[in-house]
Amino acid sequence: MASRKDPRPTDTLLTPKSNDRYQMADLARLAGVSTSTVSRALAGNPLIKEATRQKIQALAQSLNYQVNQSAASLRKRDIPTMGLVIMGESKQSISDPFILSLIGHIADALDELDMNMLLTRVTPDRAKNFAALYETGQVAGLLVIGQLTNHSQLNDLYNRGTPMVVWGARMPDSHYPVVGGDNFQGGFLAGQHLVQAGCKRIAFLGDINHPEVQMRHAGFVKALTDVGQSFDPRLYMPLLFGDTALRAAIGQWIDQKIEFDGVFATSDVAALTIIAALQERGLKVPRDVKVVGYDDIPLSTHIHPTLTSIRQPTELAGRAMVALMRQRLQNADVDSITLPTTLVARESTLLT
Amino acid sequence: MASRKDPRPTDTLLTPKSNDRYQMADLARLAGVSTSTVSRALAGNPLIKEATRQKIQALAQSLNYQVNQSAASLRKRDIPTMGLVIMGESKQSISDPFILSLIGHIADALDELDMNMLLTRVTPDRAKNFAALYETGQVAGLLVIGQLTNHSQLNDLYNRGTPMVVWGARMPDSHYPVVGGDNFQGGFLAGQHLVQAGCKRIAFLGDINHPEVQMRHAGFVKALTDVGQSFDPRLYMPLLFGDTALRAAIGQWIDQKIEFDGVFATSDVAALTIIAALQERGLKVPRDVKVVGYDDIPLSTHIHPTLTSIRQPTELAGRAMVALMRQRLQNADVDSITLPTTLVARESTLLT
DNA sequence: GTGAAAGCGCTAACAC
DNA sequence: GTGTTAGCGCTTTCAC
Repeated sequence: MASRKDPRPTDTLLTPKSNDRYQMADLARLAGVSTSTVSRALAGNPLIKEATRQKIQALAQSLNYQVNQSAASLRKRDIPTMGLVIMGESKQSISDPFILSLIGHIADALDELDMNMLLTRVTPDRAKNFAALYETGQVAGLLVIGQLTNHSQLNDLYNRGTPMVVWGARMPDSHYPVVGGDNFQGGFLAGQHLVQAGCKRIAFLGDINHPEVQMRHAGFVKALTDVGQSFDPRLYMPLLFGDTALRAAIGQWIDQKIEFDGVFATSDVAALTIIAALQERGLKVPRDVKVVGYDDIPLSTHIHPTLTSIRQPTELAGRAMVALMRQRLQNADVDSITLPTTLVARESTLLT
Repeated sequence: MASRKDPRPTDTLLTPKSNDRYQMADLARLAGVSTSTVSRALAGNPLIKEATRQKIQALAQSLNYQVNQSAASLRKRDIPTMGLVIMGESKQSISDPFILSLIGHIADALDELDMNMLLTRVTPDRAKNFAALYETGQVAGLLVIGQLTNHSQLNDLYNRGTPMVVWGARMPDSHYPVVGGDNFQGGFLAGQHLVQAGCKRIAFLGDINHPEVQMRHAGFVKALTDVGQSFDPRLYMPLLFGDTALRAAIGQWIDQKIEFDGVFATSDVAALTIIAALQERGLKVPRDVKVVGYDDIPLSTHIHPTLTSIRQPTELAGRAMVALMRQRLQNADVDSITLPTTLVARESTLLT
């Protein structure tokens, strides 16, 4: 067995599973310099002579040596990792393509800062202390997606000094910085578009206990009242994706002759589901019922009919969250950001 | 400004943004014991008197103190974090619900081991050195999803001693352990089912350069030849999700009168897309064309027609990957695992 | 049952 | 330009 100081086996047998690793002292010895020189060379410190640097870097490369992060973090008091917290009603909710797109863009933005991403999900049933990620020094800060009803918990955390940026809706008493789409505008655009498409009785699909959805509902109702329509509360359905109750509910509307000719769903996934439920009952989209979704997920253009939707700029969103976090980590004051939402018209609301 | 040793402000002003944190020495001082005692008390070491332990734990709680992981890791040579590497053709591919489900279950399994999950994506364009995650000591091992064409790179890594478990297809010369669905069986079941549903000319949708898809294709062709049917290579389409070429291709088949009455798509997302394309051209599913997808994503039951699909057990898969990794980290020998695939019949292949 | 002291692998004064 | 040295915050022998 090789000694700890020399991970390479002393016999001829290949022992790739050795847990020993090279460390700076090894490189220093092999290169005939001190560890300070190795440290500086690998960090690209200009104090080190070019030739020395190259030699050491080549050596490190050939040994697959990489600086131990725990040791470096401890010493530098610098953490190259960001925490990403996904709060969801259930484990399922991580599967919304919109969230995914957001995660992807956050990851891209972090990549550019050479930061890693530690992902954790928080569900109501298993409400783990995600702040521990920060308190244990594993991450430099927390990016939170989906504030849900944890608003006051988030406020507490932020007030306690946790660097934090949240995706969601700005609440009147939020202390923490929020990045979010303009939900009121999104709801308004959806309502306005359905009205202009000739809809007289429009259903609203989404849970207004969720802060973002509440804003969308407000914008949506505004669009109706602006043209003298009113919203029939019987056409409000707090749908969760995957809810089998949906088909039943649609069936009920039809059976009870509660008429409707438009639907605003607060997610594209919900919109797809309702379109299927309508088709099942023999109703045609957009002929009988027009549908507007939310998020503009890629799948929207790959179904039939293609789906009209409210687009949220996920790339901007991801970048903005990371940018705000960066400011916060530099102890700058940080404001919330509201991003514009736009309507993308497709077949599901076409005039027929 | 408070001194580093006492994070709490000495004046009356609340300064939540202080970067100072309590550390063990602080707790030790406040509790009137040594840091060894604090360390042991927090670790639940039975050597410590119950009363002392409780006092110290209460103190830690009240100060939101958590042990610094970098320091603990450095000392204990133990890393509470697992790396999850998503290899994708594009950034998009992280958005496949199947991958997501797998990620979710891996996260669950890691949670049970009190491990965190460091997520990183690797795309061909930005082929970063994901092994660095391990070599820098940031993660205890690497779980890799989507081996793609990086097979030999993975072999090298594993041979070099990197603890690694891969989701995908077992290759003849894989040295690394692989967890995967039984792709041959999956393909066979799909082919058999379509044949039994009366299909005579079945198209195959998926890129056989991908190892998993290749196996599915083999199983699929076997099912056809078993009953004396042959596969018309003109009905092979290496579709990527989001490919706008798809509609064009379908159109071409129809225009050129290349007949087909069944489609086996190697992902549900692809299946949804093709169903939309068929509907657009006025073809009915399942009346004119029957469709089988792959992965059995939740959305499959929420579209119209509901989608027949090959289910892969993602929960088992996630657990298996973590279990294998655990064995590997205990230096046990690790075998690959093939999980059963099953067919879930729904409306898209119903006899009409 | 608790404390003193050494050291995990690295970085950064400070010295030369 | 490079080496020496101290110390990041913790865990764990070893001593009592």
